[in-house]
Amino acid sequence: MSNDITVVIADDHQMLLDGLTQALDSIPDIRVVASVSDGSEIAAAVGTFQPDVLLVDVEMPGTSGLSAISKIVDLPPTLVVTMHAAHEYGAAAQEAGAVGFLSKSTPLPDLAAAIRSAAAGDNLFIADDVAEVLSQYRTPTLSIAADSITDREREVLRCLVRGISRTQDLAEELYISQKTVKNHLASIYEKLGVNDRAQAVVEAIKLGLDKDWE
Amino acid sequence: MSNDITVVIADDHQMLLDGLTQALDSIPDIRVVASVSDGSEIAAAVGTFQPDVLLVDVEMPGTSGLSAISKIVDLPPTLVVTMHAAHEYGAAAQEAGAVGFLSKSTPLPDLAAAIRSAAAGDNLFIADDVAEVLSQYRTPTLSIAADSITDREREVLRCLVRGISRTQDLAEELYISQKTVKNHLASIYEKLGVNDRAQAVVEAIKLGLDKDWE
DNA sequence: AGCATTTTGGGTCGACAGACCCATAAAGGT
DNA sequence: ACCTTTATGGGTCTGTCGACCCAAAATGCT
Repeated sequence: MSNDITVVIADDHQMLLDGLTQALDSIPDIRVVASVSDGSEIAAAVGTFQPDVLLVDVEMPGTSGLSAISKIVDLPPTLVVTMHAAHEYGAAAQEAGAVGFLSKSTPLPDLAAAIRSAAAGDNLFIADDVAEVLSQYRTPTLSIAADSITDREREVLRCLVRGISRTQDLAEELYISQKTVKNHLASIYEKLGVNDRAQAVVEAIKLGLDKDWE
Repeated sequence: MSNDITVVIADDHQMLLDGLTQALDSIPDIRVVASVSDGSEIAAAVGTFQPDVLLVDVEMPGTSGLSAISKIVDLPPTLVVTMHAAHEYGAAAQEAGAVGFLSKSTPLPDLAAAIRSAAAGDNLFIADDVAEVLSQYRTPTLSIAADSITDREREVLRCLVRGISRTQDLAEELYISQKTVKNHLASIYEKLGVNDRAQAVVEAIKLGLDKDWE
């Protein structure tokens, strides 16, 4: 049936990818035409399949889901999905070109409804959710600027997320002086818009900077 | 068909729950008899349905998935699933009574295979995975002791994970003195086996202590 | 050859965190 | 009535962190 809504799904968790594909395919008017598990494949899948709707997980290995979609030309209506509490990156998602933003705790019927809305050209941000989105307790400067993080800075972040937090331990782990660790941390703080290691951990996990980038 | 392998799934993310239910049900010899989204419902579902296999997410609101299953009497063969890099809590999962441990990045066929093995009475820990499990870079003392975290301590943790890291900000957020914040943090450090806020954030997220527990 | 970026390193200093000692009041269970 | 746990506070002190100033080498690109 050519009237189906075609969808491309991107998520690095194979279970969710398979499961969601199956679940959405079981809905009569929705058809999943491609599912990719790596941020770098999104653009190609969108180009090839020209889906009506794109469904993307924010937390992706490599380039974050957000920066990936922000680079796609002729981006189809896009829904961004997150593991963590909703509205964490509402603003960032919108900025990147998404038309909607959902938590993974959203029930399947609601997801289907969101997909239909997106396919119909609705912007879910300026619909019912607008109040909640605007009530964001903070709209960080962060967002897409996160891939200006250098390799070495990324390594520091990954150590942090592994629980190595003391300057001395980080220095030993990375074979550099404590001073250099502090310098990298200072750069990270500036780029992520945070003030200390604890906040850096939060942002790193939110942006998927802790994942192996293969 | 009464020869099907019956499965109960527990996961707080509705999408994954629905998706996985659908996906597993599409496999001929596997039947999902119940899916619950709250840790407290696991025991009831297991008692009622007596499934051949239990599939549990570690990161669950309320009591963690691990402590929930460790309390179930007549625990069926149980597979523990995690969002984060595999083998993070391998040991803890085993300790809690699980027979296997999978990342959510596991492909669906592999998951199905694991379910069949578990139903057949295999212990996946002492099978092929043993080398990897033993190569854990650290086997933390933490694990199940995490639900000794009190309500107020949990609130402190949730603030931390929201990016509120300074003592003063935490005090204002929680309407208590800075000293009390420090006291709560000290208790948290002891219970989680960590030394500072950054490590506490890491553990909190790993153990799902940042989620709303409704 | 020249410029930008990244990675490495130095120092100083104020502010803060975390470890240690402690106390009091409220709540819950026996 | 007693004890335990929890939540709330105090103080002190050492160590560390983060902000600010800086510079040298390596890398990469044009």
